[in-house]
Amino acid sequence: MREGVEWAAHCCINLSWVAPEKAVTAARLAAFYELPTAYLNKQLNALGRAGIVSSQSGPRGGFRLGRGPDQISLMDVAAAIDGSAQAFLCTGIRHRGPAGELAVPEEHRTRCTVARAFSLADLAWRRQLAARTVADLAAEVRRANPAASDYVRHWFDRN
Amino acid sequence: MREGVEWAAHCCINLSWVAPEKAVTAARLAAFYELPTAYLNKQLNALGRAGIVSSQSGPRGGFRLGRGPDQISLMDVAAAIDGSAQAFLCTGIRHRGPAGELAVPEEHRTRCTVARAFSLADLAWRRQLAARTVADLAAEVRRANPAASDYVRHWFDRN
DNA sequence: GCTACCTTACTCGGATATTTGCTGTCCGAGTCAGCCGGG
DNA sequence: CCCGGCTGACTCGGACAGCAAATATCCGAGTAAGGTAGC
Repeated sequence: MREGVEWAAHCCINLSWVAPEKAVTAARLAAFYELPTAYLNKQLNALGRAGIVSSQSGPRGGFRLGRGPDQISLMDVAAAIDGSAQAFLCTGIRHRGPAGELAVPEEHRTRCTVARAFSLADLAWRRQLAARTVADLAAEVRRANPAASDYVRHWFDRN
Repeated sequence: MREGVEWAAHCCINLSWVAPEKAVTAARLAAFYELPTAYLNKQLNALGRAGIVSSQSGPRGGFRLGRGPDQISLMDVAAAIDGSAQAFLCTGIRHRGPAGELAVPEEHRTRCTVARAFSLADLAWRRQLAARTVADLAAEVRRANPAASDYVRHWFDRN
């Protein structure tokens, strides 16, 4: 999994804590974690294409959440950065070479058993991530550290 | 996910269908799906290090299952090829830069919330794969195509 | 004094290098089968 | 005829290139703010 997923997740949580009308620049978001600015910008672009954040150019421009933090799941973020393809990719080797000579009864023509097993695992993974929203995670962070939200808001208000 | 996982899974199913005392060479296993022999051998080595298959050198050598097919889960296979590290890797960016200045109350010192959410998803994924054994999958393939096991056994017996 | 325009600086967005790690290949160490010679 | 040693070929195992993708970077298009000139 790409490293940008971690960056995007934390950035979304931080964006949920700043004033909704205030746009935060990629440079500022990157500075908070000492990340490479231009590369984080690229990841934020991906979030923008997915509608998770809305972007604005020019002075006073930047990024803000595209919809309510309770409407953004971790699955949305992961899919925006990493793509929505599942981890296991069936290349259909069972149809190549001597293995392909094996005649399949018409009535039982079905997907590859191995691929189906991995698909079910992938589905379980997706369900877990889809069940966690940015608002949900932000609340959990606040529970662990009540000062976090105020610290973040004030830090991004300065400058 | 690496492509070799698919190869390894199919090879394990095939190995469960050949006579247990007969070792199958990497070249023969590769020919069945027209895979690159040397590279498949590399993957089988990984299975060997994990104890999933046992290898034997010299004439009449080759690979055979290291334990009963009902004792080999898809998780074992995936971990042997792809490594047992979870997909999401927390690099701890929340401790770097200005974000690290945020003091954390002693009583609540806990793991990164984002990392924990991804760990739970990973756990669900692992559970699904751990629940499916090679014997299980082989039976399902036979249900879809009853001729499969005999075809495989006879093809690997020839030559 | 007010308004409309222009300049300017700032931001995103996509096109461009660099590195990492997966894919694929090759050759050497080890090993067992089969053969040969001797008893 | 039986047994022990030797030869030889065959197999795995790890070391060595090639390539695709992720990482990191840079510059141009677009934009809104702020200043300026005109009315």
